[in-house]
Amino acid sequence: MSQRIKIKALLESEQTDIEVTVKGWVRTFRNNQFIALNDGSTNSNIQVVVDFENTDQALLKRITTGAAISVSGILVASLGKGQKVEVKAKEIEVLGDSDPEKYPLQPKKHSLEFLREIAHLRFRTSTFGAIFRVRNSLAFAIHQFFQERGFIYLHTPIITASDAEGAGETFHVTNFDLANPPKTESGEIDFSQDFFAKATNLTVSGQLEGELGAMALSDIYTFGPTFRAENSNTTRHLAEFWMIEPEMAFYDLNDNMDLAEALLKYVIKYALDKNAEDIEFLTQRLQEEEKQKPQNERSEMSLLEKLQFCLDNDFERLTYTEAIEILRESTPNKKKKFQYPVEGWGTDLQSEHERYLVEKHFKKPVILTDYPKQIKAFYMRQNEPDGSGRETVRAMDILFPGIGEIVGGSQREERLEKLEQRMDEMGIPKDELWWYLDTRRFGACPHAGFGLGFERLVLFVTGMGNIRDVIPFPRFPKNAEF
RNA sequence: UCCUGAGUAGCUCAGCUGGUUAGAGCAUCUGACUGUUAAUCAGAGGGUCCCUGGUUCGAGUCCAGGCUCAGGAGCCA
Repeated sequence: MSQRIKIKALLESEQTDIEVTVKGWVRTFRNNQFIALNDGSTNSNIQVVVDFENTDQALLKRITTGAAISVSGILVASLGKGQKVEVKAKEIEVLGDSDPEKYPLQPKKHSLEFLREIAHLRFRTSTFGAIFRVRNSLAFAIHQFFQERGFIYLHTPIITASDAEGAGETFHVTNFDLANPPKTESGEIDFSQDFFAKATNLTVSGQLEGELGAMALSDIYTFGPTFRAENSNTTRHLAEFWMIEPEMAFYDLNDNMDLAEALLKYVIKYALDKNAEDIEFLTQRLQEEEKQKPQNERSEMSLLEKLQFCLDNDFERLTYTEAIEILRESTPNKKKKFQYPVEGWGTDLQSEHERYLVEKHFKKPVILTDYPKQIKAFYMRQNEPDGSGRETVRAMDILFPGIGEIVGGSQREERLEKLEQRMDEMGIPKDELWWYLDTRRFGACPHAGFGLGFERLVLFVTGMGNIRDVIPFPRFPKNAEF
């Protein structure tokens, strides 16, 4: 018997009339004769043709949707129209039965909501097969991009004692018996008796630790899980998500933006090359989905076109102040179509404003820089106040159509006095972050970095609408199934 | 967390101003057919109408509370 060959390789095979063995899961079994077999190596199925007149009835009954089978036979040019080649089966073995009365995946369309409830089986659908192959490629491409540029992959801690950054609510990590934690004399929980002898939590960002690495290794990046205990119920937020956080010594904000834009283009290009078939399938899927929508809500470009457009055009770069001017003069603002009218300078942009800039005004990815100081984090480098006394920081957010903020970054404040002054203003405890401040005491230098939300990237590249569909097992409020 | 909408067969849904035996398509099963591609044709089985309480002679339908899901907002990546 020949060795198992994956379906992807089989379909790419130049030879026919050769003996092959394929193994996979039955998608459909039509006409007692044609098995559509998939093994996850590619979006396409291989058609297995069964000589049903000379095959045991009992065996035929066991070839059901979802069953795992092994097929040995001859790869031949297909007699049918839907495929180039097919396998004429000589021998079929059912490796794992699948009771069709109980198997939840039927040979029909299923809603994404239903598939979310059976996330352990949704990998077996064409859509999720495509999504997770693309996700894999994007992850690999990210490492390749940084490795090619001499960045060091730095593993920052998952458990940390610093919740001072203010990036969001944290999940507590403790070894205490929650029904009966040790208390201090004043009745508070006594963390000095806990595993780490202090209160700890799951990381909300590896940035601060990343900066420590960059201050010796020059260019580092992290790529790991991140946790936020925010009660966020949206299509763009997860309680557990993966984040890429590069941090570069001797970079200013422009270098930072150049790197982020190059990274995004590189990984999108990689996925387009590597997963052409999957992206083609996802493009079709999105097109079908958009047919359900009214004409004016459909997007002008297909998924494939959007991705290509992203590669072919420079991202639009402008300052927060310039963006406010555009929004103030915009038609929806003048016609009072915005739910939140654009008036003063200094407040954060609402989703509808970002959407307008990206999807209506520029119609391409946008990088906003130099946000007001009071709406941004303490570690961002402070600009000199402008003529009218407006105080800004060297921040940059990259906004993508349909996604919103995909990257958030900044040049970091490397001047100790400025940093300490800002921490005092914002009530950030300097003593807890003594190690962070040490980098500003010893060999401080200009540096910058950003955070890229991996799932948001996957959302964009796959054209999916809900972030819970681009991570294998999503974690969100009231759900930690699987 | 807030706003809006939804929860009826395995899935997607219909079910009128409350009324007696709750329907359809797909899926499944049985049979026929046998080069199919969402196969086709004939037949069959399949229901905690989300939960709790209330109104009523009578509730899938009305009311209250709760749970869950979806979309939008906020928080952000």
